[in-house]
This record gives sequence, structure tokens and C-alpha cells, in this order.
Amino acid sequence: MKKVTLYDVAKQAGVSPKTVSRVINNEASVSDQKRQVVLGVVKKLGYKPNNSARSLRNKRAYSIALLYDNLSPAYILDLQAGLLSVCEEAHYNLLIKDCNFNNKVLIDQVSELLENTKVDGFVLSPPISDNKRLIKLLLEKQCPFVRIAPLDGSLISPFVLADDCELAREVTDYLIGLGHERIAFIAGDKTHSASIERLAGYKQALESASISFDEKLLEQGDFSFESGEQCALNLLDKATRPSAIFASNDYMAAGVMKVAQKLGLTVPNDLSVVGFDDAPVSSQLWPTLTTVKQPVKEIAAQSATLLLDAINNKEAKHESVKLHCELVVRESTSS
Amino acid sequence: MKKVTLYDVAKQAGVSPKTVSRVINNEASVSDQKRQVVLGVVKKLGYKPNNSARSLRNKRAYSIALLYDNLSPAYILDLQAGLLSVCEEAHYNLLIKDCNFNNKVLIDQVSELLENTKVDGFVLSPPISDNKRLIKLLLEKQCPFVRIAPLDGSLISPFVLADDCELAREVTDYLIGLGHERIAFIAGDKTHSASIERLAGYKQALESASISFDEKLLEQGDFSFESGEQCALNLLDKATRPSAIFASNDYMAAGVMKVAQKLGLTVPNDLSVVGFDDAPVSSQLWPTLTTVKQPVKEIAAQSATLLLDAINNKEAKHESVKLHCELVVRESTSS
DNA sequence: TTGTAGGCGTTATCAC
DNA sequence: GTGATAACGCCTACAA
Repeated sequence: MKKVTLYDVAKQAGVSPKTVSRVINNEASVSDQKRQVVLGVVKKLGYKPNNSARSLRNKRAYSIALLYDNLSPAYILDLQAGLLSVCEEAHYNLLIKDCNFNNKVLIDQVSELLENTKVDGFVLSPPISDNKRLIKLLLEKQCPFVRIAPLDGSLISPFVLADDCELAREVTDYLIGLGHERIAFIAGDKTHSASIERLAGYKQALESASISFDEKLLEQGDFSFESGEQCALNLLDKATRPSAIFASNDYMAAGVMKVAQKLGLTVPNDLSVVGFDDAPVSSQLWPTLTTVKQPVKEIAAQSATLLLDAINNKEAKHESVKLHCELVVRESTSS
Repeated sequence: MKKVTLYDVAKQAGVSPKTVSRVINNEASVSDQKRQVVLGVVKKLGYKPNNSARSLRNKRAYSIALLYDNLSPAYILDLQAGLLSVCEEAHYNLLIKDCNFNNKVLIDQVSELLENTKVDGFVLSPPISDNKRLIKLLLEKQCPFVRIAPLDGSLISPFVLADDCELAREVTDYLIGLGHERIAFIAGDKTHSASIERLAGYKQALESASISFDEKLLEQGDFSFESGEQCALNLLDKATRPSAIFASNDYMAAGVMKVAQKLGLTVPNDLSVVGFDDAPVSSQLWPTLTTVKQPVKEIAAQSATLLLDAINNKEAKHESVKLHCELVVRESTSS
């Protein structure tokens, strides 16, 4: 099975290579008649443009890269799935860079990807979305990139986020609606915008309900299971313990559940617990966790779309997109 | 910042482009003296070979792809990490294909990757490691690939696996050592070799200990949490219930824990539970799960190494590599 | 609307 | 050991 080239198509179709090229790239100035002939031959010969040659000629890679450094595997895989759905459609490849281990060499690696034109653009997932050095580099090189859930909401690049604040408010309202008044909050890693937003939503709901914010009911975690345990210990050890704990993610909520059980508290009778993210663990615990489901795949798909737009139309204005989360009520909450 | 090419280096070094090329590619026939000069200039100018041009010329992509379709995000991310560690070293890119949703078009997509020389080889993770149509295609196209934990142990390609059978035996021995005699086993999805191997190890251990295998203590799951619940219900509902349940993975073990708790059984006092894989959930439950840790990153790294070998030396014999797992004793088991 | 010539950066061939 | 030349497959100038 020989490689079919533009020339083979041209010969068979009785036109010049350039005309074939024009047809392939959907350029305007080709007569409908020739276009049809060419398309026929393309199909017949099963012609596929050669990526390397295109890349070399156009200095484009037809690939984008996802940069991640996140403790939640399910979140990253959902991102990948969303990105892939768009990339496949557009015939782009998706490269990945796991920055968990080599943050120090991240800048070098990204430079290399760019200098060798191996990649046309980047998707930055939290917390890399706010990596100053990286962003500086990308802006300098004028390399298109999208940020997912950045802290910095300026339009230096397109970005996509979820309505964390609104949903945190909804969760808190829901708990208040169940009759809870002493609702504790476990904040997440401050380098993620989700942490800031979720805390803000919690506070807003309290205020709307005229419940004064109690500093003692706020604990600082870091999104890890262990930090959830520690914060829960701090909260539940007190004489006047909260009747509900809202953790900023499911891992920390799982930590809360563990501590509650160890202390002999029954969830949800003695303590209501809510998480965030709808991680696999939230339905693998007992009782199952009430949580919030982020539209991660859609976030990723939107990101890819915005990125490809930016790549293919450098003049395009940068947009931001906010997508809706959904409260998922399970068994860990009651009045 | 202009692109530095082979020609620039050649000019500065006072040699021909071909000589520079030889140095870059570590070919033999270059005098040490010129080699040093060239290397000096390469460094000074920060020359980096252009991937597209190389690809075009050599018909190689300098990329490999991971094909996955697996319910465990943490497992896939560990695979990615291991593959990336080797790829980065070798200056290869890692592409990914999520086959969860589009198994039907998998063959087409893989064909396209190959025909456009976008990829030089594939890593197949379970259960794709045994996808007959895919393997047929790859063999036909003579495209190098590695399989991770395949059912089919023939050397049609290199493959890498873990000593599942041995560790399942060790787990069972461990339970027997704790005094358990009625040890139930929940098998996993039969399309994964891990399921077969783990069951085999369980049976071997029983036999060694002269405990006769009881069909009623064997349940067929599919690696999902829900299947674990269902199997646990079947097992624990009986008058003569087992004193220990060994589930083939942690998700199913989590399902067992849930059912046990719902039935008012205390783990590990009334029931010992063991999982497999050391998934995140195993340390996020209470009590934490005794399980087996697979060296997933090493498995992936070995796979990448074998694949790159096969790519760069098509004559190389196919090897298989078996790596060791480790029993992780936590809180869910006792005598 | 269509075609020709040349080059993107690298490397294989084949002389020297 | 080293260097000129052509070619990989495509596309941008420029011409017609």
C-alpha cells in the first residue's frame, strides 16, 4: 500500500497539484466542476494529507497539549475525554504533559514543544492555570492557550469555568433549608479558584439567610483526604460542634465521613456532610455523598473549541465561558 | 527569535550540513575534532532539530499513543505518568486515545493515525490489550505495539504484566494465616487477564492450605462498585456467610464494605475485606482497605521502553516482563 | 480560475 | 571521514 500524494491525485484528476491543494483546504477559487472531479479522485485513492509535510510547510503542528498537575485522576480523565471529543472532530492530536513531578522543568519542556512546533496551543488546568512563569512564557511567544478555572479572570487568554460560587450557595441554601444553622465549611487549596469561589458562595448564602459567619466554623484544607480528616477533627472535637459540614471537595468530605464514623457520629442523623465534584468516591462511600457535579467534559470541550479558534484565527477576541454545575443529593444529608 | 537550522550550525562550524546531521544523530563516521566543534556550535546557537522535517524525511512521527478504555481513572493516570517519564527522556510525544465512547470507530482512528504517520507505535492497556480486530490491524500494518496485561500471552508483541496470581495467593495465604477458612472471592471482568490470574492465585492458595474450593463462595463481578455490592449481598445473605471476602479490585471491595455496614457487620471484626489495586478509595474508606499495590508506573515505563526498542530496532525480539506487586495491609482485615 | 517554480529542514545517496 | 545533491509532501509566491 503506497502512500498517495497530492501529485497522484492531480495526475488522475487531470489538474495541477495546486488545484488539488485548494480543494483539500477548501479554498474558494476552484470551479465546481474541477472540485467535484478532485473530490472523486481523493475518495477513490483514499488520499490523506501528510501531516509532517503540512507541519513543515505551515509551521503548525495540528496538535494541542494538556498540562495537568492535579490530585484528582477522575477530573483529569474527564478533561481528556472532553478535549479529545473536539480534537478528533477537528483532526487535531492531543498531547499530554503531567507536571506533577517536574514542575521545575515545566518551562523548559513547554519551550521545547513550542520551538519544535510540536504543539500549536495549550490547555492549562488548575492550578497550572495560574502559573505565572508559564503564562509569561506563552504570552511572550504569542502562543495561544486557554485556562480552565483560573484565579486571574483577566482576558489575557480565553478561559472556561464553572459556576462554583452559585452552586456553593445552593448547597448552603439547601442545608439551611433542611434546618441547619451551624454549618461548617472546609476550604480547599487557595491556589485553585474553585476554593475561593466555593467559600464565597457559602458566605453569601449565610448572609442571605441572616446567619452570621462564624470564623470557628471555617477550616482550611488542601483538597486532600488527609486534610479533610484533620479539619473534621478540629471541628467535631469542640463542645459545640456543627450539625453540617460542607467540604470543598469529595476527598475532604470522605475524610470528614471517616472521622465522624470514628467518633461514633451517624451520618446524616448526627451530622450532614456535603462534598463537591462528584468524584467516584462520592458514590462509593456509605452513606453516599451529597455533592455537586461539575460539567467537566463540557468545560474541556469548550476549552478545546476556544483554543482551536484562537489558533486558527489569531485575531479572534478572547472570550470566557461559564458553565453550570448541578447539585446531586444523595444520602449524607438530612434535617 | 529566528529558527536555527542545520545550515546555520554548519556555516558557523565550517562543515557541511550532512556532518552536522551525523553528529546530531550520533553516527559513527565523524572525526572527534569536528564532532566537538559542531557540538559547541549546537549549544551556542541553541539548535533543536525540527520535528516535522525529520518526520517528513524519515516517515516517523516520534510519537507513541496510549489507547485506554478503563473504569479506573487513577490507573490510567499512573500509566500516563510512567509512559511520559520514558517519552520525555527519549524526546517522544505521547498521544492519547480514549476509547470509552467510540470503540466502533477505534479501528478507523487507529488507521488514520498510522496512515498519516502521526504515531510510530501503540500502548494497549487492558482490556484493549486483547482487542482482536485492533491487533489484527496492527500486525498487518507491521506497526509496533506493546500490550499491558494481555490475556493472550503469545509473543505477537512485547507485553508487560504484574504478578497478579502470586499476589492473590499471598493475599489468600495472609487471610488463611489470620485463621480464616471461609474466604469468598469476587472475580472481575473476564476480559481482563487480571481477573483470571487473581482467581487462579486464590484457588492455588486454598489448595496449598488443603481448604477445598467452594463454588458458593465464588461470585462473578465486573470490577464496578455496583457489582461488588451485588456480589456481597449474595454472599452475606446466606446463613453460612464467609468470614472474609477477597474482591478482585478496590471498587468492588468498597461495595462489599458498604453492604457489610448496611447489614450491621463490623469490618474487620465480623468480616475481613481485601481489595486489589490500591486505588485512591482504598485509603479513603473507613476502615481503610487492605489491598495490593501494583507497580503501575513501572509497568508503563517498561512498556514504553519495550515499545521504543521495537520502533527503533524492528529486528528486536519480543520480550515480556513481569513486575512485582506488593501487599498493603491496612485496617479491613483481622483474625 | 488555474498552473509553475521553489523551498520549508532534514537526511540518504553517492561521490570524493 | 566528508560534502554536494536531491528528495520527502505540501503550499506560498507569482504568473498566466
